[in-house]
Formats: sequence, structure tokens, C-alpha cells
Amino acid sequence: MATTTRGRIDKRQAILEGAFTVFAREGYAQACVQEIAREAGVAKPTVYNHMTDKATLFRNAMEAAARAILDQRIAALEPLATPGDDLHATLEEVAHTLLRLHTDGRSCALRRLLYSEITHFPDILDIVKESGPDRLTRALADRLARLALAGRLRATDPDLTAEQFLALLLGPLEARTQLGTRSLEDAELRTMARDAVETFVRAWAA
Amino acid sequence: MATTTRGRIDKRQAILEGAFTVFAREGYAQACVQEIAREAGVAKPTVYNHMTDKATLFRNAMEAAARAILDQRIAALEPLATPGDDLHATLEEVAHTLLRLHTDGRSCALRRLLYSEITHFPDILDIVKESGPDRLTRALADRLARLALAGRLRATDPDLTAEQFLALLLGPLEARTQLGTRSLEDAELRTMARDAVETFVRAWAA
DNA sequence: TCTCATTTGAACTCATGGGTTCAACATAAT
DNA sequence: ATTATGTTGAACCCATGAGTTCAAATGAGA
Repeated sequence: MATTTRGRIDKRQAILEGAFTVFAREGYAQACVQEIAREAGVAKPTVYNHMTDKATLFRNAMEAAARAILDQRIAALEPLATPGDDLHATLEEVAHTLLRLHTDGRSCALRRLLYSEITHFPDILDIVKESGPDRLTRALADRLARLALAGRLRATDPDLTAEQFLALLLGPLEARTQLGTRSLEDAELRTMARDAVETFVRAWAA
Repeated sequence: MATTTRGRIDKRQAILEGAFTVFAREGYAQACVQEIAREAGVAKPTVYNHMTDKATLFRNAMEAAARAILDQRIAALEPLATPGDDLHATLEEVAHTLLRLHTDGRSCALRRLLYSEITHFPDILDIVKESGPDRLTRALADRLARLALAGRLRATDPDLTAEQFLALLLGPLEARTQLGTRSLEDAELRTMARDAVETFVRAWAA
């Protein structure tokens, strides 16, 4: 519900956040604008003051959520810039952080919404992917290329290596989290990170 | 549209297939029963003769589609029962078949529908998973255990090994197929199978 | 040929929800 | 104080679609 603050603070922001929340809970078609307005603590016409359509409301909400979520992931790769002498441990740390971010509620909701509405909003994929998994893979590939150059990893295609690292790490998540509906204990995340990194290192360490 | 065959042949089957087709194309909420009836070549009241609800229609259609799709995958593991002397080649063959099945239109549609409606139909996950990825992973783990016992693979947890094999193989698909909306050339599937198996073997061969 | 179960099309009811209108109101700047 | 801009709630229009009803038509089996 939220308090019915009159006047103008940051309605637009509130609308986008409320919209994402409701869309995430209900799906695009089932979400009704009335409820989004309520969630954002705003009147329905106000929503239409800022967004022309339910569709563009959806697009904007998705874009905002994606941007917020995905910046964190790039930041999670930071430790790989200065890996110290224990590469294995650094990889595990990064892996664990990525798993934690990837299993976050909003993150899962974003993936679910992408999957469900990609046929009706194919353009959203471009908006999200550009700032999303692609950027993450590329950033990781950059780090790995450095490591390969330093003789600490097998020197082959860093893009492939990055792709496989992420696959090994995030692939098992889908089944474990029931497509993102179940949350995992931190201990389980640790184990998954350890398993993925161990296999990765066995295949790719120089 | 289909010809308006009167009398009763296999209305029920037609309805389930038509329903899955339309649900796959439109999503649950946007699909309308009228159109499903048309797709199945059947009148709307006939649909309600067989199914009480749009919801149960959805459940039944998903279950039927899942069963049909997933049996093929188990069958794809067959070559691993008699791997011959070239394990690497056999793995590549199996990997390639799995990729082909996984990128099939109906298969992608099933995944999309699962993702999108899992919050409204949590029970469908059980129906599908039981006969789905879980069974595949278990079946693969069985094969791998045999291979480990025969001294051809590193002898550790076969469940983990199977999970990682599938992750390495199928993980990169998501990005490459644009969440299942783009179809891939067979050559690209071959390359992906080769890359996944090569890394897998490097990490797990005895 | 007669009967029973099923199908069919069309029309109907009813609820939901997108999008708009409008008059009253609040806020900020001048 | 006044004006311009934005917000509010409530009511409204209208399209869509789930689910039902019914009389007419059909097919399978006896």
C-alpha cells in the first residue's frame, strides 16, 4: 500500500520499482496497472502520466531492473584483477559471489520475466543482454585472458573459457533452485562454487 | 483451422496438442480457449467437455508435451551403454544429439512456459521435473558410473559428474539461442558439442 | 432404423482490466 | 497571491475472454 504521499518526490522511480515488483509476482498479462499503482503508492492516472502504455511501462521497468542487477555482477569479478598467489581461492571467492547474486530474488524474477515475455517483447532481450550476460562473459574473458598471458591458465580462446566457467557454475543452479523459486543455503552455494572451480581448474589450469 | 471433422476420433489428443501449440505461442494468460479450440479443429464447448478448466487444460497439455519430449532424451544416452573403444567420439555423438533435442522448438517452448508459469502453477514443476531433467541426470549418472568402474573415467561422484557434463553442454545454449528464440546451424551444434566434450574429458578422463 | 453419447455453432452472462476523463487538490516558482 | 504543473480518486467506456446454455446435427452401435 505505502503511505499516500501527495506532491512530487520521485514518482517515476517508485512506479518503475513497483511495476517490476508486481510484474515479477504476477507476470505481464496478469499484472494489472491498478495494482502497480497501489504498490508504488500512486494513483492510476499518474502511472499513465509517466508511461504511455502498459507495454512501455513493462519495458522501462525491465530495463531499470536489469541495469541495477547487472552492475553488481561485473563488480563481482574485481578480485580476479589482482589474483594474488592463490588463484584457486580467488576463483572460488568470485564464484561464490556470482552464485549469491544469481540466486537473488530479483535476479531470478528478471530471468523468469525475460523467458516468459520474450516472444511478445523480443526487443527487451537486446536491452537486457547488452548490459547483461554478454557483458559479464566479456568481462570475465578479459580477466581470464590476462591470467592466460601470465601463464596461469591454458592459453586458448578466453571467450570459450569464460563461457564454460559460467556454465559450470550457473548451470546446476536451475535444477537446484527449482527454476529460481527455492532459495539455497549459503553452505550449498559454497559447495557448488567449490565443485565448479575444481573441475574448471582441472581442465584449464596451466 | 483444420477440417471440421465431426464425430469422435481423438478429440482429446487434438485438444492437448492444440493447447500446447497455442500456449507456447501466446503464453498462458494471453492464450484464449476459443483459439485453442480452433487450433485443435474442435468447438469450444468440446474443450470444456474434456477439461473442466483452462487451468487443468494447461496442466494436462504441459504434462503430455513434457512426457513426449523427455523420453527422447533418455533414448539419446543409449550409445553410452556400449561406448566402443573411442569414448571421446561416443560422448560427442551423445552430446550432439542432446543439443539437437534441447534446441527443438517444442522443447524450448516447454522451458519457456515452465519458467513463466511456475509461480502460478508450482505443481507443474513436479510433474515435469520428475520425468524431466532429473531423470536425465540420473540416467546419465548411471552410465558414467559404469564408465568409472571400467576405469575410463575418474572415479568420483557420478551425480556431480553428470550434472557438470550437462551444464558444460547446455549452459552455453541459453545465450547462443537467445533464450530459445533463435535456431542454430547444425555446424554450430557440432562445435558446441566438441568444445563441451573436450573440456569434460580433460577434467574427468582417467 | 432407433438410440445414446457426443459434437457443434451461436448466442449469452459476467468479471476483469486497459485506458480516459474530470473536477478538486497540492506544490513550486514567480 | 497567482499561475503552472503534477497528483488524486472516482467514475466511466469498451474490449476481451472464461465459462455456460441450448437446440440442432452427427456418429457408433444394437
